[in-house]
Amino acid sequence: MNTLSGLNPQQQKAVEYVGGPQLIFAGAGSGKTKVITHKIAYLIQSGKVMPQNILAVTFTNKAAQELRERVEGFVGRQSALIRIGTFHSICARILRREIEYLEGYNRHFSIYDETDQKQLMKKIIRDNDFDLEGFSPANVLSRISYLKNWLTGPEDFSPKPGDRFNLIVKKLYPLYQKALKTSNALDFDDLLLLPLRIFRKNDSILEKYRLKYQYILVDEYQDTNKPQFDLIDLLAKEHRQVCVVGDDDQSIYSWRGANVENILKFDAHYPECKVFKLEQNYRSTNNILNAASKVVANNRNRAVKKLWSDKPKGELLVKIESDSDYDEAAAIAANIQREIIRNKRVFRDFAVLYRTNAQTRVLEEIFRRNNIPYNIVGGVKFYERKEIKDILAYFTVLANPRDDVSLKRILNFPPRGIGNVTQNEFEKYAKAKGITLYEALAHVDLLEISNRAMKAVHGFLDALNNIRSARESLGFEEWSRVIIDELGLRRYYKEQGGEEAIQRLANIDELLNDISEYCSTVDNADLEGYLEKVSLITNIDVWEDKKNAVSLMTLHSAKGLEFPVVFICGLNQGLFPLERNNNEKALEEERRLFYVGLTRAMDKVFLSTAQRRNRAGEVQYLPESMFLNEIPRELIETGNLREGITSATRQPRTSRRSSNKIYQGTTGKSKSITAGANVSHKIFGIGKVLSITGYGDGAKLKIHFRSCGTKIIVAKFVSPV
DNA sequence: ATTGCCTGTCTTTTT
DNA sequence: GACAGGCAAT
Repeated sequence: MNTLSGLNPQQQKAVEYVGGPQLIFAGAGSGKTKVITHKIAYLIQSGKVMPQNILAVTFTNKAAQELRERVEGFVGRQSALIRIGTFHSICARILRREIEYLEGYNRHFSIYDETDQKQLMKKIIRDNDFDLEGFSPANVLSRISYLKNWLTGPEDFSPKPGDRFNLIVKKLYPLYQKALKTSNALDFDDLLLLPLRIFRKNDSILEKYRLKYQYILVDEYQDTNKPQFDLIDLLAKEHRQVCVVGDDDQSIYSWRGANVENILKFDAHYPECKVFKLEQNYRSTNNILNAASKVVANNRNRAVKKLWSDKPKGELLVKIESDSDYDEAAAIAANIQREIIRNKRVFRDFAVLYRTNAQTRVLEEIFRRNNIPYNIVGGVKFYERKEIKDILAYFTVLANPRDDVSLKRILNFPPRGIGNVTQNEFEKYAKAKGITLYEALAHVDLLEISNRAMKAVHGFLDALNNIRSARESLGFEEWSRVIIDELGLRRYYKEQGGEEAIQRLANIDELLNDISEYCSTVDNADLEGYLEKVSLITNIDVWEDKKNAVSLMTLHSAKGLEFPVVFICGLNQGLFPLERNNNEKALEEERRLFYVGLTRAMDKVFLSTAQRRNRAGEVQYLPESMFLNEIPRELIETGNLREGITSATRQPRTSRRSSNKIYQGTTGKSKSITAGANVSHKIFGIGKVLSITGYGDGAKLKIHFRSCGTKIIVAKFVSPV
């Protein structure tokens, strides 16, 4: 197949240009994936670059796999030679080879997820008798992550004297880094930072990768952060064969350090860079595209562009107004069923997008009740279930005995008589000797512990040794079965009995299936490789997109996808846009997220709000999202529909502390205080009610006062104006 | 040593 | 409403 056919002139130019830095602004639905695919194929077919010298960075592993398959359609099996992956997986690969240039780590390093990080942080706090002054380990960790994403090391920042939180972070950050190293463990951020450090320290390693990756392509470039920018820059600085693709209007990850400036200032950083723009949208009807463009035009900091489409106007966007989140879900279900009947759609055509994962519960319940098959992306992840994490912890300890967090997880699971007291003894001993927990276990005979405990520890060590010696003669797949048998994990759950245990046993089988699949699809399959794969899996990677079911996912997860019909639900002020950091920049990002949502749709968009919803166990009343007003009226119709659906009869449950009165968006004191109403307060003066939590005189009102901004006030202290 | 219950805490988005 | 951690009972 010709790599230049089937492209519009802009796409063709973008594919053909080779010879220097290249920036492609690719608007939503402008055929970006196509351009990347054709470009890679073109590079290979024209003989300009060998497949093994191409590095392509994608946002998910699934996207990587799809890209490889599409390129294979052009160049055949050579596509296997291209390095394609996410930043994190590419970095993990580099580190498996090179990490030993850094003192203190080895190639068997563990990759810590959030749970592991939290455990480690808690241990540090305990060991040092540290006072968190009311902050949580998670708070501290997220701050550390943010610092890392801006390449700020433990020494590189100095909190102001009164800044309690950052002073705490300043103390814990170096301890956390040290503990990671002691455990031969990396968090997600380290995965990017360590290769950078190696490249900067060691010219010959850097040179090796520069030679290897002669042509570099980065997708979703608007969402790269500083370490990612630097990595690409280091590799491309000399040959300058780098092509980045993205859309600043779809930048939605600034909260994790992504920097839009990377794309907006790319041409300043590479002065000889050529800029290409893909502005024809092939995905959405004109009504949808116009609505999306109008919305995002409210943002200030963006590159100029004009997306257009020669598709028909199509249907109007439909606004659904519901009283409660249950009604909202029911209305979505009803509209799905109607669309299927009227327009011959299938379940696979629909996506329901929302701002927070917590919103899935209600949708799930209603969909199940109405026999609508659904696919939830994200949420409770398979590999994070307890029984799975336990097995993976065993794997991890076998690969990396220095990993104290994983070792602690399995030391007494299944219960084998190594209780808290004994564990504390070993931890104390390890700390005093400056050795790892595993090494301390090996010294079991030197500790003063009960005979029973001593026996138990010996039993544990023997089991691990048996497993180790079995490794010699077995492939990873058989070995994994031996591990589970040797540890008696199945036996443990069988003895437990009950519904839950059956589910867990099924999950263990599922894991074994997953392992055999991994072993049959990957060359040189081994334990380390499997653990790496599992740690770096993304939400979308596990999405069964071939299944005929409605897809439910967050707006973030939906990036890069498209569906004939899209529902964006929970369009309420406070939920979407989500109020938290109330500043203009954050609002613009929420708006871009809305833009991303709208532009996922090909034919039809439903926008749904609900006055009342259960949130964090409480009933909340939220006004409509401001974003709804940013869409021109003539592009929207209101369509409320509930016929033929098993209605959500379930009332909002009265909470523990409540009587059984239910108020419809008002406080108990006065029917006239509703979300959106103006009220007055003795001290703060006049303000507007943003939301109501609870009810009666004790209801908490979020009020924006003209005098002093947003405050939360108990209802009895204000009166309606 | 283990189990189960209660309480307090936290829920934005994700690699 | 989910989960972790502490505490009391066995």
